[in-house]
Amino acid sequence: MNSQFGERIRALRLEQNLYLRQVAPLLQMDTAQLSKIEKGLRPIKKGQIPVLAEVLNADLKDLQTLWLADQIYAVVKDEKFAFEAMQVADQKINPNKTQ
Amino acid sequence: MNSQFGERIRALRLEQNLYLRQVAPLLQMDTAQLSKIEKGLRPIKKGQIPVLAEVLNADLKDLQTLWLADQIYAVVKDEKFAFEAMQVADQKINPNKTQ
DNA sequence: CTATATTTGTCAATATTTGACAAGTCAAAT
DNA sequence: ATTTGACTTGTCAAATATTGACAAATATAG
Repeated sequence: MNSQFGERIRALRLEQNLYLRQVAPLLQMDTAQLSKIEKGLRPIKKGQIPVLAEVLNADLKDLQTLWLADQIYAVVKDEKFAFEAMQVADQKINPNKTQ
Repeated sequence: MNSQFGERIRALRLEQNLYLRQVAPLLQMDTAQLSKIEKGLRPIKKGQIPVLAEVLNADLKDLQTLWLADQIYAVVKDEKFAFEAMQVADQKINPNKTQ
């Protein structure tokens, strides 16, 4: 698998010189789970992101955005019309935008 | 709920003067299911879209794109950073694009 | 009222996800 | 060459979610 969110939080954790063992309990999970999350093998709960941001001293918006980007990517990867569909979805989110 | 794909296929079906009863069996489902799909209450299987396009005499790419747009929208609706995340995801799909 | 089209509700069967733990690898230290 | 500590991988039952099928309700037109 492959997850920008996972890569980011691993990098941040290492920057802070923290071990899985230290971070995992703060998210109420074991190290195995957090390891998988960092490797993109398991999803993290949205609600756990703010805790992570705090622990890792990271920008919450940045983490939330990466997490969401991963969700979107999971939906569109391997899709022929990913780009077109993103445009359609974008229009629906933000109907006032001009081309 | 709310589904651009559903709205489109309903419009197309009515244009063709077809009843649910006529279309549903071609997709190997009952009218109740197809009704829900048109109303966005149930997902359609991706593999059924080509059949639908044929039956409704519709553009396959168009239907596939709308279907995918619905998937994306389901992920990003109500998300604060939907727009930013779409940009990040877009970059990943199409890494060569210039800003 | 009757007939036909569509919608809604329910529910068991099936599939997927989750949480927890055990066992594994790997690298560094002793 | 063993031990230790960090991380990874595999497994599996329990919890959750999804699906398919059908019955019943509603709507619409004659």
